Amino acid sequence: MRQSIGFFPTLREVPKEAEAKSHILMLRAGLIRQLAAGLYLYLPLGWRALRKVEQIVREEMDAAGAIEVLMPALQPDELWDKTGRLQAIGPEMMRLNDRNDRSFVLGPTHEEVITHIIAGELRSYRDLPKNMYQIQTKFRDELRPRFGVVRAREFIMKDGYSFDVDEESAKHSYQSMYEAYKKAFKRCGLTAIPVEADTGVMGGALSHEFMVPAEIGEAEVVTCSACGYQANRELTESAIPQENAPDSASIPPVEEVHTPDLRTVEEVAEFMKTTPSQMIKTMIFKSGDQPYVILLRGDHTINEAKVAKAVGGPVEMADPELIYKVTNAPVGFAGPVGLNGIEIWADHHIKTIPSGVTGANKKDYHIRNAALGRDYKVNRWEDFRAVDADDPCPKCVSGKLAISWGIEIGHVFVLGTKYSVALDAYFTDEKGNRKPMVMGCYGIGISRTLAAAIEEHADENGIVWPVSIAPYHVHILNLTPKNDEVNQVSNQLYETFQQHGLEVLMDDRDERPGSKFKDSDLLGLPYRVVIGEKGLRDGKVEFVERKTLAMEKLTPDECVKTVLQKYEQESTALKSV
RNA sequence: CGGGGUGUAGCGCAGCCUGGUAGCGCAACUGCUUUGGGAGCAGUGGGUCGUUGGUUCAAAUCCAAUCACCCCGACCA
Repeated sequence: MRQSIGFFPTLREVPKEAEAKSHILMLRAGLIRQLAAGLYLYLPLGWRALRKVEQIVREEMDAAGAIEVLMPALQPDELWDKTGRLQAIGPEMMRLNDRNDRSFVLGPTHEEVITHIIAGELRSYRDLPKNMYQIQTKFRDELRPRFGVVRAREFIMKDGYSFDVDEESAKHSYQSMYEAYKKAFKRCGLTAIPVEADTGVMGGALSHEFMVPAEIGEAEVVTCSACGYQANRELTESAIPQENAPDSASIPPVEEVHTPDLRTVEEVAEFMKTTPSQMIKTMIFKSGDQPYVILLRGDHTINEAKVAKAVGGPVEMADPELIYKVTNAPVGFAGPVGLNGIEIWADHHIKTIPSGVTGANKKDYHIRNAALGRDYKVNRWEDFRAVDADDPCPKCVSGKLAISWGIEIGHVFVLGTKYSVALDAYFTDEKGNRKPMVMGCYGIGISRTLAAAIEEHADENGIVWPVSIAPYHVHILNLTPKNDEVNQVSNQLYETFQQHGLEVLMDDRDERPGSKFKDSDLLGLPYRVVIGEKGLRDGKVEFVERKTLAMEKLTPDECVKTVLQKYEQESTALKSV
């Protein structure tokens, strides 16, 4: 493609709406433009790169035996009613009505549609397993679209669904997708770390997220350098402390202390001359209208996902009215001592507090010397806290945990039978029994993967594309299109590279060299060939690798050879796992 | 939704506090010069100052409402 003919608008200045590196570069290099919050259009370079990511994913899915289909984005909402997700996903769903006032949603994902269709098609164990996927536009009315294409309201996703006869077989399907994902991301040049993930309230046996380490990552990844354990922070178990049986005999009786206007752990700790680790934080959650009381050590952070798991449903912090109903006190003075008529659940680490400071269930009062067993009892012990950096690893115990940020670009999931039961996807097994299919679902954010790749592969001058997803392989800079010789050599190389199967972008615009170099850095195509009068005096052109910006003077023939060699090398390196 | 911020030429911004002819840089266009890391000179075009309403002789500027976008928090690929 000749730049003089195509459409490659670059921006010299940083657009003010962008802050994330990938977002800025995608706008500046002319890959995308924004239409409205979370809505982007792909310009030629962006669209080419996106299709490359898509194609890599498609090839790996096909190789793993998945079957490509295409489902409508527009779907009747009754399907979503049947699985209860119309409620569960709620306002995040884009909704609209047709001329007859029938309600539709723009699909945020396709479990309902695929399961509904499959239910009518697959009837026998002989038909299973099957794995269907599509690459298609999804819609989610995000609370906050962010970072350009990383969190958009309309985006491109590869979503796949497997149907198996039992859990065991489903795990095989899952495993093959897991492996396919690793290959696909590797081929895109991405460092995607599979991390154990939360299966959510809905249960499900297995789940991994694929994370790309990045500053703008929105998920916290926990890693243990000693044993290699990696997990989403939400899911990571906290190592259970060695029990510290408090000898309550030596502890003075509970004493009430006037603590006017002191509510937070830090305020009370300072006032009572103790440390947060000796305090009992009493948190009231609710699931529906049902309150739950959870005790946590003052220096720890609650992990709501763990609370939700223990409760068996979605939870949120209780509102002030409910807290008053439970504790008879305003927010900030709850404590386990004297709290009647409700179960008390506690994190294991509460056992390490021999004599705790906690709320008195009375406005402006806290108590000290609260002893477990003597002054309060716990009905249920669980792991409720979020792990912190430097915590011992729950797997190997000897290692310490580190916490970093990552962009989630893929998620694999064993779903179980939730959707097959709700949507009647049953099959007959070899003994003639009717059974629900066991499902798995697998997602890759295609557009997000592209953004993550740029996030990982860029320097201060612009994008540095991995060959596999670069919109073009070679960037020819024809420095002086007005000069016949320069022009001729440029055109010749342009043809030659294409004959060898490489994709070439040629800057033949009537621009000054400076602009061409800057734009070329910004676009970041892997191999650059500069042709100018100066070099041609010695019969040489210049070969520049974008990765290093190192320059080599070569004859046109040597240059073709070098580029082809590099291309082969780097392409095969990306393909090998 | 809560908190913070911004809307003035295609892009980046000043002007607003203290009301009175709408400005700068880049980009675009014309001409001359220049031609290996975002050129120089001279000239030209381009604006309902987000929108609506109010105050005023007079509003980009003051007041109110409203819309949009961005950033920080809770959800997800």
